[in-house]
Formats: sequence, structure tokens, C-alpha cells
Amino acid sequence: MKNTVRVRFAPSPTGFLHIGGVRTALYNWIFARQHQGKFILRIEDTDLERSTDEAIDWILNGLDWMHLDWDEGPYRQSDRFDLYQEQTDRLMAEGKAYRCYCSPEELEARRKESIGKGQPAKYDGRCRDLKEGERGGEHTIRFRAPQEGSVIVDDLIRGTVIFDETQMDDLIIRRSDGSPTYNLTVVVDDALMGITHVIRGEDHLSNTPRQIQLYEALGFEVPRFAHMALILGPDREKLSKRHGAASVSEFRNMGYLWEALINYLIRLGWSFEDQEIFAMEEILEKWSLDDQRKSPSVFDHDKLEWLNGQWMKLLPPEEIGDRLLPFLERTGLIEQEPDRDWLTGIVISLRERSLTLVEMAEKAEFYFRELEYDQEAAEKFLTADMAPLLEKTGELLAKQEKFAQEALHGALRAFLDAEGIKLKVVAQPLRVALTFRKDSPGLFEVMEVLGKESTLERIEKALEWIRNR
RNA sequence: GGCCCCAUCGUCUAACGGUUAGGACGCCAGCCUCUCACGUUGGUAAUCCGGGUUCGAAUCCCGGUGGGGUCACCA
Repeated sequence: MKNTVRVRFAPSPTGFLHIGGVRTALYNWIFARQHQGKFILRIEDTDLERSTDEAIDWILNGLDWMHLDWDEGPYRQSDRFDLYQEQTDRLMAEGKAYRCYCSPEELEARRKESIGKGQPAKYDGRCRDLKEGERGGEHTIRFRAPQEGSVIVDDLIRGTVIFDETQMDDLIIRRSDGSPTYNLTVVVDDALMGITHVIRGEDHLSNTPRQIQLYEALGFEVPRFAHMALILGPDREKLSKRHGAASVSEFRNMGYLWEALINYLIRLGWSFEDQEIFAMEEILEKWSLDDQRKSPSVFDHDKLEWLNGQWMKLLPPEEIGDRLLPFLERTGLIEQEPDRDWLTGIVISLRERSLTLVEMAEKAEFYFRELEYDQEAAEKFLTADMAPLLEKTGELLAKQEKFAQEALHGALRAFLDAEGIKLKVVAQPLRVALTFRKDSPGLFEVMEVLGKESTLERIEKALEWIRNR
């Protein structure tokens, strides 16, 4: 029987959950689900200086919001230092690691020197073959990397990548303060946790041969690797905060739906026929690591926005209503739970004209309170010669029993036909009266959501405004 | 600079030796229409360059060029 698939997402908690990070998590999550495997969350916080609990919260919340749940963890590497020490001791005992007494300053100086001479900036092996007691004091521990031959990375996305071992550095696996470093911890944990597939960003590809050396030195089975092409900013460099929004929480705050974000991310480097819209169930069915493109992708904000607009219409309006609530609260439009049917009506009227929840909340404002008239709109449409028609329309609406859009539409149409007036003529003044703006959802939708009382009130208010101008 | 990866419209991508090089976002125009949108129809726009291999190359090979990643007591 085949080993069950075990994959992991292993972020370091040194900042917000980056969009590239969440894509890595997404790939791993999907891969695990597709193979009835386990998705493990591991926090790589060996750098005690830079790791914060706050950042762990951001990561957990971000994954949570993206609906990427994990089966094990979160493990924290800072709880596992003993394990790394054990393995380091083993390497030392077997002569596969050694103490290095070179200070950071010393190393820096020698690095500069060799770069100056056009040599590769690798550790020069100064302490590699020290005799007992030759140097002393504060020291790190370095892995004695094999120096001849080559390491072959058989990558699921990139194919066979060959690295020359003569290029390989003796990397530090334990700092002078006794803490373990990334390249050791990642190998030890992936091995001990039984990780079968390491799916991560291409920025880790060059780490892979050194990690393979470590797996072999430790006698661990080497997992399969898959290095996915990176997401780039508009300047074609690795996407970062420099490029504006780059964290999950920012997208969330900008009113994006997680479904859209996932949909967007999965289409980077992958496609299925001419399809653009993918729900998670469909992704699980159709996506495959084997189809993943090797070239990096530029993050396109416009396309994400379009996709979000699609998802705003795709999800049930009740659901969008739920998601909209925090944004309405944020702008002070509601203090308490509004009537759900009413909220749903608002969503239905706005979902075809809002690309994000933020935009929807902004556009919804007129439903909640009376606003200042848009100056241009009022001047153009709330004119003295429109007053009589507006007034008659008000009277007509006042007579309507059933304040539903079809009925209202029919009634007004009949009235206007009898008078020989086009709907167009009264539509704009009416719109300004009801919504204070020159563009809005359909008039009759607005009336229905607003209700008879507010509708008549607002028409009355507009008439008064005309009289006073 | 060393090592590694990558290369089709501006962007995301399809075409896995034979297509008028397809779709999507964006942009432009028409239609729809009570406004704005949505929708819809059409348009704009690409195989980085040079050599091979082949009857035939976006596709395979080689070499350039270009872009990216990585070279920490960060992960």
C-alpha cells in the first residue's frame, strides 16, 4: 500500500500572511485533499528575534478566512529545539558536522574578498578540518557538505535539476546562541513528520540540493519536491508589500471575497479549457500539479477585481449580505442587525454594479440615510419645470397598494403612456430624488427596497428643494 | 558576478510538429436600457533573436538575448 500523502505549509511568523504564502498553502491544501492526505501547519519560528505571536495570529486568521483548514498543527519549531539538537549531535558524532569559530565579521570580510576576486561567495572552509583545541570560544556548527559530484533534484514541476556539489556551502545548522537554523529544522521536521511532498515557492529551489544532502547525511528518506513559479509585481519582481496590497488581510479589507481570491490564485500558472470561474469543488476535481506552468505570473489587480465582481453575483445574496455587514458597520451605516430580507434586497439591487464589498457598502449608503444631493445631478434634474411631473408621480405612487417593483413599473408606465411622456423624462429627476445621485440601481428596485413611506418622503423633499432653489 | 529557473497579445493563459495562433482581463466601438452597471456583439493586440532538425517549428535541439530567483549565525 502506498504511503498516504502528507504535505505542509510552513510559514515563518515574521509578518502578515503574504499572497504568495497563501497560494503555497492553497496548493498544498488542494494536493492533500485530492489525495486523501493530511495537510499540516508548521510555524517556523526558529528566528526568535523576528518571530511574533501576533504574526502567528495573522497567519491562522488568514488561512481560516481562506477556508484552508489543517489536519495537524500548528506545530511550532520553537517547541522542538530538542529534536534538532539531537540530530545535530548525531551529525557531530558521525563527523558530518563541525564547530566553526569564525565570527560574523570575519565571514563577512572574507565573503567580500572572494566576491571581489570574482569567486563564488561560499564559506572557505577555514574551520572544516581544525585540530582539537586549535581554536576556541563562541562557535556555530556547520554541516560538512559533500564536495564532489552532483545533487539531482527531481522536481514535480520543473523536472530534473542538477546542482554541482563543488558549489555547495557548508551551511550553519546551529547558531552560536545554540538555536538551530532553517535548513536543518526544515529537513528534520519534514522527515520526522513524514512529509511526502514538499510544495513551495521557486525561491526555495536553490535550497533544495543542500537539504537533500542533509536528508542523506541524516539517513532520512528524501520527499518529492515541487517548486512553483513565483508571483511577480507589475515591475516583474517578486511580489511584495512594495507593490501595494500583498497580504490576505488587505484583500479582505478591500472587500474581496475569499472565493474570488482562490479562483484568481489557482488560475495563475494553470488553466482548464476556456474556463475562468472555478469554485473550490471544481478546483479539486480539475486542478493537477502536473499541469502547473513553470513560468512566473504577474499579479493582475484588474482581473482579480473582475473575478470578484463575478463572485459577487454568483454567491447567494443572503450570503453576500452576511459578508457586507462588517463593511456597513465600518462606515457607521448600521449599529444593529438589520432586517435580513431588506438587506438581501439591497444586495440584489447592487450586486451587478459592485466589484467589491467596499464598493457595495458605499453604494448602499442612500438606502440607510438621506444624503446631500449630488450637486451636478440636482442642478440638472431637480428643476422647476420637472416639479409638476414629479409631484404627479408622487401622487400616483401614493395610491399604490402593492409596493413591488413590477407593479410600480406597470403603474408608472400606464400613467406616463396616458400622458404621452417617456419614462426617460421622469426617470432621472426621480432617481435624484430617491438616491441623491445621478446613477443608481433600477428605479423600481430602489422604490421597493426603500418602501412606500421613504419613497414618498424623498419625493416630497425633492419638491421642497426645487421650491427653495 | 557564480549557480539555478523561465520566455505566446500590456496581463493571465490555449495550441502537447500541420489552426486564419484560440479564450479571459484591460482598452475601444455597437447593441440592450430609466441612469450606472450587468449582459451581449465586434475590434485592438503576441509566438524575444539567430542557427539547426523536418516536407512542415510557437512547439524539438543548440547558441545568444532578456527577465526572475538565490548565494545570511532570515526563512
